[in-house]
Amino acid sequence: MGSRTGPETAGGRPKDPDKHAAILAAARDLFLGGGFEGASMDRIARDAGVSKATLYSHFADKEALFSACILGEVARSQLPMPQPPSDPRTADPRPLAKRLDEFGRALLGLLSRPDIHQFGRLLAAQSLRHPRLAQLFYDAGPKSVCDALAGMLDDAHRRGEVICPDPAAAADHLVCMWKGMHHMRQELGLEGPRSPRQIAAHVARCTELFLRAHRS
Amino acid sequence: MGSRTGPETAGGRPKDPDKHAAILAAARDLFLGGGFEGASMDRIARDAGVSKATLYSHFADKEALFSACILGEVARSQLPMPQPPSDPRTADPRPLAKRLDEFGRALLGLLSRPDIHQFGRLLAAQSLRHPRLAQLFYDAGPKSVCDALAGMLDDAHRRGEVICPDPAAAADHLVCMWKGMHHMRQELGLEGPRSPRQIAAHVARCTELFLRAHRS
DNA sequence: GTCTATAAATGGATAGAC
DNA sequence: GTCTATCCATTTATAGAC
Repeated sequence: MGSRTGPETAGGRPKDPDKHAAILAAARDLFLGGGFEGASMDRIARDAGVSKATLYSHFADKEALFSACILGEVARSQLPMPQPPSDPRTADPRPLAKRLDEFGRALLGLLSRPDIHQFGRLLAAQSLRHPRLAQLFYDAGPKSVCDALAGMLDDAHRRGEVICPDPAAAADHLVCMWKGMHHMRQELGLEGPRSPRQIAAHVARCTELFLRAHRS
Repeated sequence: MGSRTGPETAGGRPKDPDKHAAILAAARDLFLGGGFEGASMDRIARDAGVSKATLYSHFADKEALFSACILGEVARSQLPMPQPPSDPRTADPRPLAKRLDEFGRALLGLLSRPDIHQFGRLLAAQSLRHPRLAQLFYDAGPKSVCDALAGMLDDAHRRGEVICPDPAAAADHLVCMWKGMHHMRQELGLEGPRSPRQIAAHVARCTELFLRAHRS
């Protein structure tokens, strides 16, 4: 059901993959910059260097183009996750504090990117109209981050490095502290991204607090 | 400069305050439900029971109406703040844990309201176009909450109830833990509000973790 | 498959009567 | 001050030529 969103066609003359990609790129920038209503199909076609008719031959309507953009971004904005398994031979030998700090710095480096905040704003604004996309984003982004962190904490708990009987809740707490109020200020456009030095200091402070509460 | 947003006029025939209020109420609902672009002036006038000309006589344009809505909401959605002074005679004699729990429950009760989330989404989406409104919202809402909490913690620190040399940072941590990932899920429309029982349990868990890290 | 030109609908804002 | 009726710009989506 629905229209094709890929460059391949069912049987007719194949559509130009370059134009397909150009349309997606232009739409991505305009959606992120001006929201769903702020981006006009006219402008998207112009920025992509194609005509509106071509645009509509690739995507059935504005909704389909929007969904394709979101799905593409979700697939590309993945955080490099730490090792999920707990094989003693492959386990990271560094102390838990170091591993948590590294994880937190990587997370906040991603969350500091302005386009990530634009993306979050866009999805939140469209969440009522596109609940499926919001769920997809949450599962692929925030949820997978929390799950990976909970896995790390569960491992550490089993090894006795930390007392953490509820790794999921603990991961929730730690991620939220890492984000901090700065995340909201940046989401509201009141502040720019933190510097790597600021990130490292903030992450270390939060991690220390967290470990102090969970030490034996 | 600009147009009048209040029901009082400079000297001519006074405008109907009821219509003014009806316009604001209708605009509030439509802006919160569909965003800035999603709410049409036509529909606002229809829902308010006035004509478009009357609408434009009360508010110069859509932007002015939007600003008036936001300002009204910011003024009304205040959290009852705890006592700022630290006079020993008026100080709350209950243990810090109890006071923090009460504060957290009040905060999460407010943050659980769906319209608060709609409001946050709306402001985040419009933050680039209306940076002044975003700043106003942040100062009157999240910032004042954190400041009040930091004041409580600073008091407790001076009395030796807790070790908290940086009350502002500690308030940041605690507020963010209280909010938790549930706040994001609700902002994305993936989950409804927590029950008072869930709120109480979550707040207590976070407060306990916080105090465990800050105890002597 | 892609383009130019256009149809059909909607939204913001205003003119003029009462 | 308020209403009815309307102008003008913009937007989504399509028809027909190459």
